[in-house]
Amino acid sequence: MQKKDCINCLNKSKSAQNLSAEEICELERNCSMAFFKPREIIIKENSLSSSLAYIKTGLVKIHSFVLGKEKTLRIINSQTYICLPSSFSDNRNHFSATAIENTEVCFLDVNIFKKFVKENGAFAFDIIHDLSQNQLKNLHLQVESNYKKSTGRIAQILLFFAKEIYKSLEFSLPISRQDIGDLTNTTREGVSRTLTDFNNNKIIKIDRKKITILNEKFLEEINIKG
Amino acid sequence: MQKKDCINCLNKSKSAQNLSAEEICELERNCSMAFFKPREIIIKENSLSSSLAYIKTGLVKIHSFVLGKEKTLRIINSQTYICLPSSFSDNRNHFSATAIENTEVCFLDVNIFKKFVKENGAFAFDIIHDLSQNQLKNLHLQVESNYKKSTGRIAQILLFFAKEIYKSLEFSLPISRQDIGDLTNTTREGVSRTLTDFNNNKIIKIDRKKITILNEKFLEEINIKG
DNA sequence: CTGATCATGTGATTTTTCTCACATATGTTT
DNA sequence: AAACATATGTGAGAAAAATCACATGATCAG
Repeated sequence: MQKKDCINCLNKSKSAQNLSAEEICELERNCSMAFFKPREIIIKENSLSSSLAYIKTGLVKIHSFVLGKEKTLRIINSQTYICLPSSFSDNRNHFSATAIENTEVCFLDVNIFKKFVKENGAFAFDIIHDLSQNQLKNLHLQVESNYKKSTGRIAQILLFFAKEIYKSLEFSLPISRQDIGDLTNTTREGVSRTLTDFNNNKIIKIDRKKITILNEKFLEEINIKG
Repeated sequence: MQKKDCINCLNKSKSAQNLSAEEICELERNCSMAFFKPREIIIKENSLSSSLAYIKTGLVKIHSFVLGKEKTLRIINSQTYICLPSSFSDNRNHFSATAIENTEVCFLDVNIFKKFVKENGAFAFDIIHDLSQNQLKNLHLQVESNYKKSTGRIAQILLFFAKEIYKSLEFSLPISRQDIGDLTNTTREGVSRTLTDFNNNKIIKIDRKKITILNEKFLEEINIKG
């Protein structure tokens, strides 16, 4: 196991900044860290959530397999707790989490975490803030996907990777067309067609996994208008 | 204004049970209650959320109007806080709330509420629990709507009203076909067709607004399988 | 009672998306 | 390099859903 140094960790969560040195040490004594390569499963849906997972570095997808269909709910960036709602409801992981890039995960003791919520108001407040933001983001996505056609939803994913994950108009897609389909409620074929269409119209340039956004403004328009 | 008696209120939230008599009195001094008739707007999206709304009795829909399209996100039953995430993020109401039945709403002071979160760990814990459950419910709905066709989503709404709201196989629909469309990502026409189809197949009986579920098992099957 | 307004039902047509089928990569293992 | 699995592109047809058009029904103010 890797040597831990939580106090000086540069990838601490924002809410952990409300913890005292003492509390962080307590957390450190009750946590473990693990590395995951792309495609490795971090959390399996329906397993017991004995510990809380925090993405220190890397990229993860949250997904669920129901009635023979895979659905990807979200791509989660580093410095985020995953399955927080699962830990605070019935201690069962409701969704799976799989690494899509090299990922470092801290597994924290749920009970210590819960203790901090009860004893440290500022910490609890931050967790609530975090959950609230998440909820709002989800609901806004739901509203948007109401008026968007598949083209718009795919444009959105491309912009999401460019702006929120890689902060660059050129990036290497960490997921397959099938994954994009699972994420946007479409099929592998539909994604393929839309992407080549974008490519033909010089909105993006595709070279294998490498995507370059050539006309961000237009892609933005497709994202918003449908 | 109606006389308040929060301590003896039978419609208190579960989390409020963690508040001391003193705290409840403090809340009482800083809250107001209002009645809303069907179609009256309780909260308007993009307004400032100066207070937190709690549905004491009644039924409410949460909705949003974006780019000329109305989307209903959820039907909210009584004894629920609405716009809790909005209050804990940027103090802006992200969504509208409109009564769909006679509804009593308590407007609580956000700052007092936030103070309790910071000072009363059990209360904070319950709020987190509540937010978590909500989030999970939302995500499950998203997974489900992935493999469901419009027929399945409409069946789901009917079962929702029967089981979660009215606890009866016979009930009066509190919302229009258009509303059901906004809720299920379909059109007014589509809902109409599906409902008459259900009616013709003796799965439900329609008499104006009155719905009777005749074949719950089959409706359940449509709900699950799509 | 009587327009007027809003909600609903229904057919016909168009648009969008899914499904199936198969070709062509690309990557991995032996 | 050959053999295999896996990922991707593309066409054609089927299915689902949206849109348009219009008729009918319900509700409500005056």
